[in-house]
Amino acid sequence: MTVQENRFDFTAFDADAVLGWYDQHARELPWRARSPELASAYHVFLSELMLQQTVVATVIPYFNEFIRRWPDIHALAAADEDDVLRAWAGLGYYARARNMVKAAREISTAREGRFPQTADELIKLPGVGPYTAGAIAAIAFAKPAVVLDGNIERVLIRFAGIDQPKKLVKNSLAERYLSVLPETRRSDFPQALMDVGAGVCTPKQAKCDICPLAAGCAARRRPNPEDLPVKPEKPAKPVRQGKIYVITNPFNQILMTRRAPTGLLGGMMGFPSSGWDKSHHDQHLLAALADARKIRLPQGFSHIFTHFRADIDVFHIQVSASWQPPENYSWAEVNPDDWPTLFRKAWQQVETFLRYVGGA
DNA sequence: GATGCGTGGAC
DNA sequence: TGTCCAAGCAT
Repeated sequence: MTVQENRFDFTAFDADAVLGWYDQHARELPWRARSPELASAYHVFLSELMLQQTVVATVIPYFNEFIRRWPDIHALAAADEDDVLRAWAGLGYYARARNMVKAAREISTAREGRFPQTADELIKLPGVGPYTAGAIAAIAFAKPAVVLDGNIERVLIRFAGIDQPKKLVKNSLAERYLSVLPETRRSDFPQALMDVGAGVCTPKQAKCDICPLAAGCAARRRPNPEDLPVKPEKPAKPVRQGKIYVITNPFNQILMTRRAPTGLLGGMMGFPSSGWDKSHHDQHLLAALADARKIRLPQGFSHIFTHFRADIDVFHIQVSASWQPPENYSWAEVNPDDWPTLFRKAWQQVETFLRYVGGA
């Protein structure tokens, strides 16, 4: 324990330089307050949930739409979960949306809308882990909480020249974070450090010439600062073959079914399919359509998930007005914006095909 | 503690 | 075009 505490040297860390850089270069973001004001906890909460493993540019339009539709924690708590999932469609990691609604309901009801202000309390909320708890406590409430995301970890690891895998040094890094955290501007500090990580000390290019921490940085003295942090090798992505069935009726509606509440694309509406997702089956429906005419679209497509690649063949089935779907399937209007990207792609192929056929 | 969980942009 | 990877969390 003591060995770890002393292993990394941050004595040259210049928090004032980071904050000075931030004063010059801070990005205006919809959820960000202008220092020394603090952003609303609701905005911080919403943005941090969306920002988990997601880049700022992707989050901005979703964040704006969410606060327009659900301007405060009570509005979000009162929202229909399916409306929230549809608004989240395309952002990915859909468990975040479901957890967000749960957390909002806890805060709105059990806490009468008052956010917990410490990381120890915040982390009890669903979807809020060590990073997000620390981020909300620090950014919204200026608490001296540990905020370690991928950016800050990378900046600190490079600064101290730590050439051990992240998972081995995470705890000592948290201690080091608190040791470099300044007494004032505790809300700005983690945001400043994250901005440095996102814009200066990036994974593939450490722009040391413009870095406010360059003076004391160990990685800068190496031939390739980008060699840090050391990363574990990744397993190869398996490929799964699958089929997606776009089934339409004469009323320009499309057949969809609710996916299981957890797991891949959990809780989202999806098209009948087979092969690419072991935990989802449409066997009964497909048996009922065994004799239907299926048109396989010429192209197919590929979709990359986190841990596998799906090579998809797309089939179009047009059923008659009298055909009744089995239980758990329903006709939906064509709203690709409400669907996960996998199904948007499948629809895109059918739409192109139908336009070609219809226009010919 | 390893694994499952999306997506789109940068290069 | 393929590879990498981004403000992580739950189990």
